[in-house]
Amino acid sequence: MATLPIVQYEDKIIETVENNSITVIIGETGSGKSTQLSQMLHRRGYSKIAVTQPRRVAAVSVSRYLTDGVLLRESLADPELNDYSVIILDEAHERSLNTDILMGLMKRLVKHRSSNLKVLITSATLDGDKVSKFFRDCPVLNIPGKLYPVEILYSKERPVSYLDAALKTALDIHVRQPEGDILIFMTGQDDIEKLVSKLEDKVRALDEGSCMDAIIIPLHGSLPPELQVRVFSPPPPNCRRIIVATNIAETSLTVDGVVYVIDSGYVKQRQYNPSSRMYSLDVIQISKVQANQRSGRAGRTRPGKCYRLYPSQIYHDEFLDVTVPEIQRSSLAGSVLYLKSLDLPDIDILKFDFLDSPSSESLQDALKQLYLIDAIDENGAITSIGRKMAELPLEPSLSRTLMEANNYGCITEALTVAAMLSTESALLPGKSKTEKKRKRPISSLPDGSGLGDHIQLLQIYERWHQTDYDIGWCKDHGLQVRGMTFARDVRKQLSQIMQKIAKEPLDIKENGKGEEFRRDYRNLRKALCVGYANQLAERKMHHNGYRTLGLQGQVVQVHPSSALSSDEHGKFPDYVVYHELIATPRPFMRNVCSVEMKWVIPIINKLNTLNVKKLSGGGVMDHVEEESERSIPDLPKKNVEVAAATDDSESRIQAARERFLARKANK
DNA sequence: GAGCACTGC
Repeated sequence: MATLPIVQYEDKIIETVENNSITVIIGETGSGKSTQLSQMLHRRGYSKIAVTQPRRVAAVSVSRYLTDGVLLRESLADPELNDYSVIILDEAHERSLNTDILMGLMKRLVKHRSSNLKVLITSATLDGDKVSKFFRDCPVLNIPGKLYPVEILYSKERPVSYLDAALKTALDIHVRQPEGDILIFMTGQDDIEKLVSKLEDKVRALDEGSCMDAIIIPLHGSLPPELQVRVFSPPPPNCRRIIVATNIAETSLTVDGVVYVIDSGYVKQRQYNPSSRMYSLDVIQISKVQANQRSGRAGRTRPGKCYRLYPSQIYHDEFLDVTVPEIQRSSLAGSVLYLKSLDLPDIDILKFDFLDSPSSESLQDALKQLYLIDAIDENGAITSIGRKMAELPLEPSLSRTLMEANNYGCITEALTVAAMLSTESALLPGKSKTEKKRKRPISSLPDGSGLGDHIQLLQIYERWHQTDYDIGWCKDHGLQVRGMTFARDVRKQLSQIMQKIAKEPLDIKENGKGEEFRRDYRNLRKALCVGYANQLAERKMHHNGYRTLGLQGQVVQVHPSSALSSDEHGKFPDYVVYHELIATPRPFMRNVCSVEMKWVIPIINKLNTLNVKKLSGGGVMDHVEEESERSIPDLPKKNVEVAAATDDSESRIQAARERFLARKANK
């Protein structure tokens, strides 16, 4: 095996690490740097090395490989991370949410920790200087990769359709260029399927013997693993592979034999808008780092070529240098709760030293959400419930639901719901526009008893449990095996953590009684209502649209895929909680659960007491505008008490509700 | 009555 270039730099690296607490190492992915680094440090007497990555990778003997998330969890139990003398943050250029938080923590830790700590940060090119500046001008070492040169070819102008441009370019390469596989970067399953079918038609139409054969291979995350691994088998002789992929082939999967890369210049990216609390999935231009990562895929085995379907001027002028870090496009409730739970002295969360700070709006949004679910008090201090919630690797709403479910005796069910929601999108099979109808009707699965998606997810899992976790059953019902087994693993882990948090042993059964019919799931739904106090919506008076409670009160619809059913008048329930808001051309609530008005009232009262200034540390924020939560129903106190005190008298509640709606209508 | 990049604990 050829010597990896990094070894030539061993002395220099060791010298730098010995003289500095933090070192940035810049090297192309595939330079073998993370494994080599830990081995070389080990040789020089450093033991207790942690290597963390955004994704799971196979373990390497001399060091602990961890994910960023695992190291964050460990730092909860041991804030000084005394188990480690060296921490290597690998692939920092990917800027995952957890990597960014770790970088902030590392900066503090090297200053505060009593015993010596060495931190190495490895990153691809372009953003090294910035990282160095963040760590007080720490040294930067450049390690050349073992990549072969890649010739970059730009288009003269932006194509009208990058799908057609990719098609034409791929055929051109196939007919004219010497052997070597082609890797095409597209944005999603839909694009990929269209391009694959066009390519198949065109390749079939080529004159026999005019050029070599070609096989077209789609590659994206929702393909079952057995189809994904196809890219690892080499092509038959005299045959070229054309792989049409999402950015899964940018970092997660390395395809050997690629000599030509075609880069559409686009990627699909999920973003969070803190002012509307909505997620959207948008097609956006890639960054320069991503473009170079993509072209690098052509030079792994021999010199290659990268065809960029955009002009060089666009690359230089329009592409961002680096991908917008996840921390600037996610909801931060979980991260803020995590940081609060660390009890960092002299640190205001809003002033936490991030490499790239999230907006103050986003941080305030997180604080408001945490307050509504009792994780922090009105002064922004973490509560005892919040402390327990932070132990769970879940979104705060789900952690809070688990806490509450524990009191209501439905922890068994709540664990299942939390686990199923963690895998959520991976659950149902990818079904694209080009694909035909589902093989098996979804109706053969439980329907959530009309109460919504959380309940349906629970019932599906319970049904699966009854089959003794039969893989065949998943396949028969169109459920992704990967998603279901992941849910099972998560559930197991969550129940272990819950057992640890609770002082007394919990009554967690492996599953519910399975009598899903006639169950009204009241306790579970009540727990969900408390957990999702920040994600509540009220149905509008005369139709099935909803208005979210809090903030500007967005008008949203129940997502058409929902299991929630309407009553005999075609009406949805008056109140629901939702797992997330998604901004497609129309805004939808995805994963909803029916809740009752009398559970909602205390939450509305709490919404009325919300004071952002106090939450964010009493005027520490310089530019906080007086925020009004005006769309919160201004329920007169008298009515609230009447309704809350009334037990199950539906008519009284109805009366209170009518007064409440009338008041809203007058505003 | 619409749509799902990626990962993962």
